[in-house]
Amino acid sequence: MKRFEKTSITIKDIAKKAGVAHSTVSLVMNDREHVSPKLREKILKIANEMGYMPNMVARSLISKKSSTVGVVFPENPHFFTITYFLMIIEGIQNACKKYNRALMFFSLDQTKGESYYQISRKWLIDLMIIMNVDYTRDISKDIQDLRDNGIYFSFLTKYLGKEKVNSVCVDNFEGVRIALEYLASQGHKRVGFIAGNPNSADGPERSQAYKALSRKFGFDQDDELTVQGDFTFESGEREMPKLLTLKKRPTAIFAASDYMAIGAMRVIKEQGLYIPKDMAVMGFDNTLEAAYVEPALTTIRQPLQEMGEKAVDLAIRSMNDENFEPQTLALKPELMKRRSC
Amino acid sequence: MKRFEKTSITIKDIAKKAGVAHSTVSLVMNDREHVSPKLREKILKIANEMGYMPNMVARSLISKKSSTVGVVFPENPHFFTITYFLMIIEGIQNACKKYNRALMFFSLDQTKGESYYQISRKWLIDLMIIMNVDYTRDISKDIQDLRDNGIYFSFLTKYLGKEKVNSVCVDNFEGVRIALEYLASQGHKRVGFIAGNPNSADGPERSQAYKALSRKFGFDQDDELTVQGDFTFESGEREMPKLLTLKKRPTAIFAASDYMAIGAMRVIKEQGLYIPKDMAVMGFDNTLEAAYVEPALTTIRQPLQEMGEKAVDLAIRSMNDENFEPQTLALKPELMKRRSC
DNA sequence: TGGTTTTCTCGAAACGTTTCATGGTATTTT
DNA sequence: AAAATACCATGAAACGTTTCGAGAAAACCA
Repeated sequence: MKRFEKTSITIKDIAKKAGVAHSTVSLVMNDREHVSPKLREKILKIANEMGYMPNMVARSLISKKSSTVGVVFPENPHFFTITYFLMIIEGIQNACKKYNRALMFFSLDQTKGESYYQISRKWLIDLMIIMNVDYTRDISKDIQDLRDNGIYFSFLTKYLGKEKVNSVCVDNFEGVRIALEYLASQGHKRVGFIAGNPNSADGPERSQAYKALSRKFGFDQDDELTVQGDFTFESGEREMPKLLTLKKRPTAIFAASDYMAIGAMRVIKEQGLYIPKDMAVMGFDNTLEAAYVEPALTTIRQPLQEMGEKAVDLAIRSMNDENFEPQTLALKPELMKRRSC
Repeated sequence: MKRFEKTSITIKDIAKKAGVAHSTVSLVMNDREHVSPKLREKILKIANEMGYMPNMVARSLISKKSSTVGVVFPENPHFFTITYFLMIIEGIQNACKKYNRALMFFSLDQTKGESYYQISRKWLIDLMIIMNVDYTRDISKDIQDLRDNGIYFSFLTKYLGKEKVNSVCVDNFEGVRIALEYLASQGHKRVGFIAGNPNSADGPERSQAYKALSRKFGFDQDDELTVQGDFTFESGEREMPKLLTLKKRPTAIFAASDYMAIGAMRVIKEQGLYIPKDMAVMGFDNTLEAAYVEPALTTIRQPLQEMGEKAVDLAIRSMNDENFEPQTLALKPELMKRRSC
């Protein structure tokens, strides 16, 4: 039993009512030339009266463009509650509104062998924002596929392969520099470092920056001052005790993410130590939570909304301009002084 | 200059290679009967080799179904950083994966006169989750439009009109009851109440529950103990001073949202008062931030992920079962004891 | 005025699917 | 062995657009 016979207004309905060919209506709807002003106006009026709304799907089919931005993020059941991602997505959403595009979300189960290109093809996505790739797998073939098929895309964050692609990230080196400089200015010489996910783009970069700069600022160089986390709260909690039980304890902790810093803070407080008096803590990201923990976390702000917005901007520019050179945008981080240092 | 001539594998390419009609390939791809096993297998093999992936857009066009869930949320520049919404969205995303649907986001600018139905029609959305409607405008016509055109939908949270529709919400009355019972058990008799947005579904419900129950628990009944917020942090900050400057100060504050509670806490701490010793604070929602503030906020947990998931479930059931009666699901809240009480 | 150019409108084809009536082949029944 | 039935595969039509070549009408020019 069909319940809903009522069908929507199409271009043909308008054509019939106006007594013209439906192709003419199409021209009017797309604001193309070669239609006399009089007829154009008449058609517009009728379309308005009938409440016409173009069917984007039919449009997509023929143009092979979807007016859609697809955000592809790694399979992670809690993706949406990581406020780091959220702030980026907010930026993306703003950009979508600016360009009058719909926003689609896909989580990519790399294990199932689904590729970025397949997603774009399946849904006719023409702009893709690729988030936080896990570099355990080589994705240069994925990129080639997107390229070959005219899909425009940007990476968030930095793309690690050697192809030239659009990507937006924070200037990690500068971020680490600001952080260490601040710690040094407070008289710290022995700084523990909780490193981030080694399979991400940001993790290794921050680690390298730390290694290079901690020497420059004259910090102690013991290897045991660095522990390996993966950006999560849990890893901060897990690794912090290793730093606390060192014979010679650090006076400050620098974590490569706020979540790890917050996890570490929890351990430190549990040990009865006071932050920042007994041990200073510094994070990286400036996620929402950083402002709420006690004491509020001093951290390096990434301009996350801006990053999301710029990622879309870049992809759009690539699309509109044949000769636009894909580029990597490294935005400036900023010190957020709060009470944990 | 066309750069990308390469075109994707279609059902026809497969048909040609297999030497059959493309309609036969279609049958195979959709797992329909009436194709001999031998041929089916042959076609599947070829499709696999060629890396076929169905074009959902063409599919949508003909079936008028999009395999898409559209989430429509109110125009709000910071929608995505409100973790309350996020946790719901996480649930929606989980459900989408379960049902193998893509997730689309739309912010509805009610002022521009865009309607829910227009969005669904434009993008051929067939399942819609309508979030946090602002009831300053009557939307019963919108609902009728959706109905008339066979669009299935759920409200989040409760729908206030008289039509029978799918909606998912938390049992506000029970939540308020649990909260006040707990406050009463701690000996509080004078409780300040910061009410939520009066144009939402939850705001008035919680206010009414408060009014009814605070009497039952024997709390003071001064009108001045209730102030009017709108769920935001800022409104909590704004309204709290009115309660602090009362001749007879309340011993506890109950806010209709965590954000307002956190805003209130800030004001209280600034006045040099200690929480919970000088004044207890209780929130509602259990957003992410509640666990991070100092002292951690005692609050009423809404099962937000579950709510998102159930909203999709309901819409799907309506779609699959002609006779399914639209229903309102009121999920049970839960007391999160933390340190602010 | 007659021819040429420009402007406007139209009809047909295409996009990649699904659906459905039709007919052909294989299998069963009598 | 012929008739009836089941099973397969097909080709055409449809979904709502855009595009494009062609014809008709209008405008221009000499």
